[in-house]
Amino acid sequence: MDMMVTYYNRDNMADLLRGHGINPTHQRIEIAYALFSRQQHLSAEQIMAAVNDRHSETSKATVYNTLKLFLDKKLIREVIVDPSKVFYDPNTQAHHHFYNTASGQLTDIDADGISIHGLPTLPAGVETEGVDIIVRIRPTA
Amino acid sequence: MDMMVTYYNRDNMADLLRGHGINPTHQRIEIAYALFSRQQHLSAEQIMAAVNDRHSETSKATVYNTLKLFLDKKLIREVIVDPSKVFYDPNTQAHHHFYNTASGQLTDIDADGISIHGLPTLPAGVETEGVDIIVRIRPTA
DNA sequence: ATTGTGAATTAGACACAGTCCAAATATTGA
DNA sequence: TCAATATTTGGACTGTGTCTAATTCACAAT
Repeated sequence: MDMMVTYYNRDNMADLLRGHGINPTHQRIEIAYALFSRQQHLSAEQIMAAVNDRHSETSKATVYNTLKLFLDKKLIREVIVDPSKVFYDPNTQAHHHFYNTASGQLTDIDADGISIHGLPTLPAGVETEGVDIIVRIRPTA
Repeated sequence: MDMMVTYYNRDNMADLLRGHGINPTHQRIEIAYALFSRQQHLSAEQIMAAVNDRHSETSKATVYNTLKLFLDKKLIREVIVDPSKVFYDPNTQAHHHFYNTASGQLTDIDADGISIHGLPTLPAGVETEGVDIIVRIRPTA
């Protein structure tokens, strides 16, 4: 389903977007490129800075609209660990996170080889959307 | 360490606060009572409404100051699952959460009997502060 | 080339959780 | 009682994120 690419440039961003049913506009390509080329967790503010650093101005509204669209089309994920802002994650493969509460640094933990035992059965009428493990860490005292 | 009480009233709130090194003022007792008597996850806004519903006005600044103090003294925990607001949790025993993304409903999962296997070793220079499991659920499609 | 149409983008006002500060009030101890 | 300390407070302020109505864009049809 997903493309297998070893590096990211603005051309294969367009293909990536099309592959997820997203019309590749200039702004969307820049935003996708900011996330995928860095392979990092970025906040909306950081994405806006990254995109506007180059040349073409992209508005705040477009950044938020686009991130919401990407989420909707499952091109990216959101990571909620910081009480004040959401992080956007270009890695949609099953994985978990280390979150350094002192620095705000987020690090991926591959979900391969991780198993959780003993979770109770779900309440009736609901299904699992996803399971997130967040390991909160801090500098050794 | 913690008191063993089967119900909560404003008197044992004072003891609970003292037991955690917190000077029990009127406002702090009301805020603690709002959380512990309900045994639920509440947002700052809900706590303010609960406290001011009764009589004595408590300001927004005091609610936030007090919640921060309670966190600091480990009387309560914060739960970060909603991108727009923090929930405060009077249950400090090890536990995890179901989070219904449609309704916003948070439900405790006792950590007894839950085990996670395969987590990688920590990066150097850091220690674990806590491990949170969030099972995101939604109404069956 | 021009025009029409729907999709996308935009500026800027707005909503709202949470923070900050200096003044006012309450509490404590000598 | 008085002074020193701790707590609370209103209200201005910050920073994310949302909304809307107007503009601009891409592109197909003429």
